[in-house]
Amino acid sequence: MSLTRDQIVDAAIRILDDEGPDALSMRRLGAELDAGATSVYWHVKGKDELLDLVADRVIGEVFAGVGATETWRAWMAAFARSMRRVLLAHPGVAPVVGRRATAGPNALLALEALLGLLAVDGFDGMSSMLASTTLVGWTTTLVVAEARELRAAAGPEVDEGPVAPQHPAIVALLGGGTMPTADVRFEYGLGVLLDGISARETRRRSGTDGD
Amino acid sequence: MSLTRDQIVDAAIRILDDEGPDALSMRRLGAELDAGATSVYWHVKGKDELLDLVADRVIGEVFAGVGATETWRAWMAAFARSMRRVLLAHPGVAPVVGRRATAGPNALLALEALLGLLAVDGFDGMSSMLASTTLVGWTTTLVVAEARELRAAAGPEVDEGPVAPQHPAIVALLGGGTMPTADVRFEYGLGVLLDGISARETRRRSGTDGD
DNA sequence: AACGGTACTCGTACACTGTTCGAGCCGTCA
DNA sequence: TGACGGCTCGAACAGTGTACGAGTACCGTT
Repeated sequence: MSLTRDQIVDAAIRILDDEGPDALSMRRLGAELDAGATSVYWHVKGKDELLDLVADRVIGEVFAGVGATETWRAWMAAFARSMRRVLLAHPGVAPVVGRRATAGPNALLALEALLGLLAVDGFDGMSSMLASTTLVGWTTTLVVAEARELRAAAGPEVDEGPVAPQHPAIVALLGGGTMPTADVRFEYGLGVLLDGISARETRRRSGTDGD
Repeated sequence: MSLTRDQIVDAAIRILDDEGPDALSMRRLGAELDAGATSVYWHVKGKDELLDLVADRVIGEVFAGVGATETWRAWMAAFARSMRRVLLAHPGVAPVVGRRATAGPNALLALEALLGLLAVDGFDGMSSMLASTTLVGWTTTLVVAEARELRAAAGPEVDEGPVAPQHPAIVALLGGGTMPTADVRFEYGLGVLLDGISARETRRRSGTDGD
C-alpha cells in the first residue's frame, strides 16, 4: 500500500486522539498504517517534522471553521472560538499545537487573512502584528490548558492533595461555588482581549500616547 | 555527599540553562550532582515531579521579584514583567514552565497575593478568577515563545525558507521595517490585557451586561 | 561494645524511544 | 531483457525513564 503524507498525518492524529500524546511513537505510527516501523521516514524527515505537519493540519481545520466576517473583531472572535472547538475535539493534539511555533502554510494563510482585515479597518503594520500575535498566543494557551484538564478528567482519578492550608482567598474562591465554567472563562478572556485591542487602537488614532 | 531536593532542582536548572531542555536526562542529572544515575529517585518520584519542582522554583523567583504595590493593575504588570525577566534569564527552563499546570506552593502563593489585591479593589470571586487566569495564561505563552526564539537564535542558523509566495500582507509587514522589538510586543500585549480587564470590570459594576 | 534499623546510594536490568543504514522489492522506461 | 529510481522495512545503535535489590553508613538503644 502506498503511503502518503496525508495518510501519515491522519494516522498520527488518530493515535493522539485515541491514546493520548505519549502513545504516539514512530513504531506505533507504523503499525497504525499497516506498514513497517521505519517506512514513515521516507516521507517525513523525523518526528519533529511530523508534529509540525500535524499542528499545521489542525490549524487548517481551525481556519476552515472561520466564515467570512465584516469586522476584524468578529473575525478574531470566530477564529478563537473555532480554535477552541477544534482543539477540544482533538484534546490529544492540543499539546502538540501548543508546543510549536506555528509557521506552516495553513498558519500563514490564517495570518494573512487576519492582517488583511485589520489593514482594511485602518490598523497600521505594527498594531496589526501586535494584535494578531496577542490573539493567537492567548487563545492557544487557554485552550491547550483546557484540553489538558479535559484529558486529565478522562484519565484516572488524582486527588488534589491539601490544596490550601493558609490561602484564604483561594479557599474562598473554590468553596464559594462561583467556579465559572470553561465556557465562561473563555468568553471572558476573549472579551477582555478584544476590548483591550479596540481601546488601544482608538487611543492610538486619537494621537494620545499610551500610559 | 548528602543530596537534597533543593540541590537537585538547582542542578537541573543549571543543566537546562547551560545545555538546553533536551540535555536534561536523569543520568546527566546524576552526573551533575556527582552521584549515581538513580540516586535522585529516592528524593523525587520521577522526572515529572522533578520538572514540577523546577517550574515551581522558577515561579518562586518570579514572585520574589514582585514588590508591594498599591493597585491590582500595578501588581499584574509587575508580575508579568518579573516573569519575563526571569524566564528570559533561564531560557532553557521556560518550556518546562510553559508545559505544566502551575499548582505548586509558590504558584499558589502568588495567586493568593493577586486574589487578595483584587478583592480589596472590589472584584468579586468570578471576575478575579477569570482575570488572574487570563493574565497568567497570556504571560506564559508570550514569554515562552520569546525564550524559544532566543534559544533558536543562539543555536545553528536555520534559513526561513520561502516565507511567503502569495501572502502580500505578511510580506508587507516583514519588509516594512516596522517589525517591533520583543519589548514593544510584550508591553503592548500587557497594556491590551490590563485595559481589557479594567474595561470589563467597569462595565460589570455599572450593571450593563457585556455584548 | 554490639545490635538493629532506618536513611540513603547506586549498579544492573528492562522495556521502551528516535533514527541510520543497507539490503531488498517492484513498477516503468529504454 | 536490463537497469534504474521510488519505496519499504528489518536489524541495529545509542539513548531514555524507571524498578529492583543489594549494599553502605549512620543512628539510638541495650
